[in-house]
Amino acid sequence: MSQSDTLTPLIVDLAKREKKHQVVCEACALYRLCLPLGLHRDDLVVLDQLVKRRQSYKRKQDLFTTNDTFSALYVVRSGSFKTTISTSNGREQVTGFYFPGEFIGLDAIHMPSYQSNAIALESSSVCALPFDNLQQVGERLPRLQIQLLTRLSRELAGDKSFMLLLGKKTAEEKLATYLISLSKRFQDRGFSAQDFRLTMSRNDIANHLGLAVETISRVLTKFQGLGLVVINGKDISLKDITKMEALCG
Amino acid sequence: MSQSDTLTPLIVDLAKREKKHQVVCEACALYRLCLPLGLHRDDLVVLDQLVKRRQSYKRKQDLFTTNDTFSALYVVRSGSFKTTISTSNGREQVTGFYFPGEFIGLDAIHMPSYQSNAIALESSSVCALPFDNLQQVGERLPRLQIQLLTRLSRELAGDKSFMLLLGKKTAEEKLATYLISLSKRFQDRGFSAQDFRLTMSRNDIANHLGLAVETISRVLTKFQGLGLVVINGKDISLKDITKMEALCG
DNA sequence: CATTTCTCTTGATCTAGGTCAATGAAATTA
DNA sequence: TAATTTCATTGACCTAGATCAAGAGAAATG
Repeated sequence: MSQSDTLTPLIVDLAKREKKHQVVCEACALYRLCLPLGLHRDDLVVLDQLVKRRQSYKRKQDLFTTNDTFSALYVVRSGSFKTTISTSNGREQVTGFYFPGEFIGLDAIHMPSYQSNAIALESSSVCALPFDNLQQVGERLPRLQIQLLTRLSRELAGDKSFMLLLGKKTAEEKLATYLISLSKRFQDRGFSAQDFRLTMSRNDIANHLGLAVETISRVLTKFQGLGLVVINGKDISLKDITKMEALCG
Repeated sequence: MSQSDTLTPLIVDLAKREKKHQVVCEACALYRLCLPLGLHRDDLVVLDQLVKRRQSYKRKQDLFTTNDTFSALYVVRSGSFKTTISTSNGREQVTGFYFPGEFIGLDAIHMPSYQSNAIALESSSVCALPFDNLQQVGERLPRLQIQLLTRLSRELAGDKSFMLLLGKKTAEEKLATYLISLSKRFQDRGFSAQDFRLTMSRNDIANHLGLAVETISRVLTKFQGLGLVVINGKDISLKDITKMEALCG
């Protein structure tokens, strides 16, 4: 519905571009960060036709939910998402936050259905890479597979170091590590490493880091007292990144 | 050195088998659990030649260490391994335990060097899948790549639910979840789901679960008091798996 | 634009599990 | 097989961070 609305003009646009030997992905602002990087021109044309662009989601809207049929991988185009999983008795863990150029759904590739919930934190959009036939796509685009393997591996490595955070770090170290990680990711995306907006709630941050909301508040207040950050609601400014890095443990 | 010692006769063996259109992997006891599953006959012959078999490691010996050049993925053939990562100031997190048929090193695929340390918990052996040219291997064996993608995705999903454990579960739930997870893995490997040996130390378990050794001891003692388990040093017997599953939260 | 509902902050109190200490049991080494 | 070292268990005590409570902003909703 909202999907086909936004998609129709793009398919036309896509056809036009192809005549001119242009490729939509090449024109995308995320090109440098996204999947196509490293693909050859021919591959890119194929990829370009596979991808469903610019599906929009508003704040709190689900991209997918645990047990939904696995149909596609998603790349964030704009905005941000969180993913969560739950215990049978209802406790929930925020397993990650996702920003433009990052993949959502990689943990479901082998499965008939998604393994987590993905929810928009603000008005956001994604590109969908349909995966009804992984085998076929893979044989057609081996380099795409290598890209996926790389992405998956990188996320795995990230999750391993997140285990170190959850298992071994103090509240202050956890929050410092989290802020530095956000800062780096924003910088990679061409935004300020110093000033950014926390699109997720304090509750989401707390949950993700294995802490209580109150602890997040207290530590942020403490960091502000130390002159490490200036906080204004959801906006944060890192005043001494070096010192903050030293606090990561 | 010890590697080529054990390898030489196997290469001869390999050549012999190939003349008879046999493939070493097919004869392996782990065949059902391991990588080749889903590969076609032709692929299997190629894979078979790539794999370096039966490298042996003794207790506490490193398979690799953080920053070693990434050269191969490993599949456990026998025994068991743990992987760890560390903070700059020396705190260590056990990020996983690996049993026969499981992959080690998947988090390093995109990297020039390994991202963690892998250490044998007992006398163990592995098959190595050299990865000096992922691109080339991938184009030659697209189905192998799909297998890898699947493995990686599965490990990622496992790590996400481990985050739930680390972030949201109590000491009892953590240990119950861990024991049930081991039980399932042993069962998948054709061993008893009820009686098995904890090849890792209490310290390793505690570290992995984000707890203190003393807590592991206390909870195990409590579980034994409840008649849920019988413990004899490193041997454990799950006396009521259903009840234990209910404790996982 | 008023109201209801979330979200954030701060303070007071509590507790799960950590730390410290001592002892015993295994395993390793000599 | 004794000696040394490492590993596991148990008890006593302590603390980081959770929980509870209350109020103040924001922001969604009618």
